[in-house]
Amino acid sequence: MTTDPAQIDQVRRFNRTVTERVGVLHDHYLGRDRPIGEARLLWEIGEDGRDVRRLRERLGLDSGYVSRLLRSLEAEGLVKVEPQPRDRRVRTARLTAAGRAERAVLDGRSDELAGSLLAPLNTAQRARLVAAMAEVDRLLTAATVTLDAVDPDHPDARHCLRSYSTELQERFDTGFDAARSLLPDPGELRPPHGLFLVARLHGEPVGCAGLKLPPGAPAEIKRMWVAPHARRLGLGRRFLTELEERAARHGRDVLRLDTNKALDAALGLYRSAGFQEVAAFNDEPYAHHWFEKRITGPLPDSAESPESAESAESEVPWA
Amino acid sequence: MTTDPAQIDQVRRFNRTVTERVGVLHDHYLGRDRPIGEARLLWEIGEDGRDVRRLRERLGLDSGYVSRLLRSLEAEGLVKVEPQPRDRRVRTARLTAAGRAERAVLDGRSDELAGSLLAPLNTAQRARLVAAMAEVDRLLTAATVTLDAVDPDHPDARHCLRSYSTELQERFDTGFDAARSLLPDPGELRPPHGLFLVARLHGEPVGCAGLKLPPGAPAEIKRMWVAPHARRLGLGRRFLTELEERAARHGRDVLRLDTNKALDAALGLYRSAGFQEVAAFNDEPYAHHWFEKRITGPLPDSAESPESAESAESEVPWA
DNA sequence: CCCATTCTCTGACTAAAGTCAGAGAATGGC
DNA sequence: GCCATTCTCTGACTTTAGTCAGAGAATGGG
Repeated sequence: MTTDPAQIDQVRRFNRTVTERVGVLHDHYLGRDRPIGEARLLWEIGEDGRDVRRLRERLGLDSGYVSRLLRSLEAEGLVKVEPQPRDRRVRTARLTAAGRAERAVLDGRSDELAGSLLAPLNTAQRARLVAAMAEVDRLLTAATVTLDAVDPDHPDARHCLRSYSTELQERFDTGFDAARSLLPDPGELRPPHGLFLVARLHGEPVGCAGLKLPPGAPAEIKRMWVAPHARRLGLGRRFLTELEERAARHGRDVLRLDTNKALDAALGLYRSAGFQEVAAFNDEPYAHHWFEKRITGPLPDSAESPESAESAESEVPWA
Repeated sequence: MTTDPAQIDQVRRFNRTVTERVGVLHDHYLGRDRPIGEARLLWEIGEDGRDVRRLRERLGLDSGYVSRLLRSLEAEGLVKVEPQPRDRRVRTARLTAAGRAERAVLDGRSDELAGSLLAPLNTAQRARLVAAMAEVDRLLTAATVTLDAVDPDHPDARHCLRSYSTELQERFDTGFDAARSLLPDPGELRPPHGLFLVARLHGEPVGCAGLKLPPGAPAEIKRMWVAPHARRLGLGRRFLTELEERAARHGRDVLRLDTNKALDAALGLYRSAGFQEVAAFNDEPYAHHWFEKRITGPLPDSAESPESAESAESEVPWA
C-alpha cells in the first residue's frame, strides 16, 4: 500500500501537538513528588496486586530495575511484596493502605490532566475533541492487534474457544453445546488439516478463528469469535481477509462457512465481505445460513470497496 | 462548565493509548544513536539557525543545560554557535552541512514513525485515523491559544495591525488605507477609552481585536483579525465572546461593529453569534454592513446554540 | 534425588537529563 | 563612564532510568 505524504504530514503534526501538549501537562500534574517510573509501577500494580513478572512484562522493564523500584516503594510503605503460595519463586506485589491512597492521588491528578485539556474549549468543541480522540484511540488500538497461528490446544486458543461457547450459549435461542455441534475435534484445526488464528492485544487473547482445509474440498471458517471489548476494531474483517489469503495459499479457490441467525452483525459482515448465501452444505445443527465466496489469491487491500468501509467495524463478528 | 466524567475517561484512554503507541515507536525510530535532548535541539535549531535564548524558551530547558548540549553538538561538528552581530551577548546556533544532514536523517525517521502508525491499517481506516488526528490536532491547538489585553503599541499588537492592513488591502476591491479609515488613533483602543486583545499561539501573535468604549455609548469592535494559519480554530468566536464579556463588565449593554462586504466568512460569524444587521451608525468609508447585539453580561458558554457550532470554525473572521 | 530451568534479587556500573551558583562579557540607560 | 541588567558559559552537583552479570531460592521432570 502506498503511503500518502499528506497523511504522513498530518500524522507528524498530530504527534507533535499531542506529545507537546499532553507532555507538558503530564509533567505538571503527574511529575511532581514521585519519579514516573515509580508512579507507573504503583499504577500497574493495581487494586488487586500483580505478580512481579507481569509487572516487568507490562512495563517492558529490566528485572533488576523493577526489583529496585519495588524496594523503594516498599521502603516508603506503599507496597508489600510476598511470594505467591502456589509457586514461591514468583512474588506478588500488593498495595498497602498508604499505597492505595497514593494511587488514588495519581488517579485524581490524571483526571485533572484530562480536565485541563478540555477546560479551554466550549461545549461543542469538547464534544468534537472527545469524539475524535475516541476514533484515534480505537484505530491505534486496532493497529496493535496481532494475528498469530497457534495450536488449538494453546492456552490462549482454549481461552477463546471457551468464551466462544459461553457466548453462543447465551445468544442462541436453543443454547449451545459444543459436543452437539459439528467439528468436535480440535485436531481438524491443526496442520495439516487446518489452522487456528488467535488475535492478541497487549499479549492478551481477544479473538480467534479456525480454518478447516479438507483435502480436495473448499476451505471452511469455523469458531470465529471476537471478545466484547475488542469489537468495532475491524477485527472480524481482518480475520476474514487473513483466512482468505491462507486458504488461497493452500490452493483452495472457494471459502465457506455457516452461521446462526442470532448473529446478525456477523451476517452483515459476511455479506459485505463478498460472501454469497448458498444452500446448506453440511448438517450443522446450529446453522441457519450458509455462505460461500470464490477467492482468487491474496487481495491487494481488504478495503478496496469503500462503501463497505462503515460496516467493516460493525459489532459482533462470529462464524 | 461541568466536566463530564465520561469525557474525562475517554481523554484518559486516549492519553494512555497514544503515549504508549507513539512512545514505543518514538524510542524505536528516534531514540537510536543520539540522546533525545540533542535530537530535539538539532531539530529546533532548524534550517536557518536560532538564538540560544529562543532555543531555551522553546524547549523549556535550563540555560546551563542547553549550553552543554550545544557544546556537545559543536564537538561533533553538527552545529556552530556565534554571537549575534546586533547584540553580542546573544549567540545564534546554526547547523553545519553535517548538522543539516543529521537533521535530514531525523526527519526521515519521523516520517517512518508516522508511516508505521498507519501501516497496519487498511485504506478506509487510514483515512479515518488521519481525519481524527487532524481534528484532535486542531482542537488541542485551539486550546493553547491565549488571549491577552495589551497596549496597541506593543510589538505583537503592531505586528497584527500591520498584517490586518496588508490583508484588507489585498481583499477589498478598493484597497485599504488605514489613514482614510475611521479610528486612525490607536489611543482609542487603550484604557480608559478602550482595550486591545492579542491572541498568541506558542508565544507568537496570531490574531487581534480592539474594543472601543466611548463614554455613554455602545461598545464597538474594531480591527479584528486572525492570522491565516490560525484560522478554523474558533478564534473569531472566542474574540467575540471575550469582548462581549468585557463590554458588559464596563457597563455597556450594546455591542456593535461595521464590516466590509468582501469579508463573507466574518459576516457569517457575526450573524451566527447573534448580531443583527442595522442601519449605518458611522461614516466608515470601507464599511458595507453594520451590526449590533444586545448583551446581558457574561454568558455561560459561547456554544449554547449547537446549530451554530459548525460555523464557529468558519474561515477568515475580521471586523 | 538430581539437574536444568525459572524467578527475583543484589551489586556494580553507565548514560541521560537536569539543577544551581556563580563568572565574565556585552549592553543600555542615565 | 558607571552600574544594573541581560545573556551565555563553566564547574560541581543530583536524580532518574536504566543495563549487566551473577547469586540464590524454588520448581518440575525424569
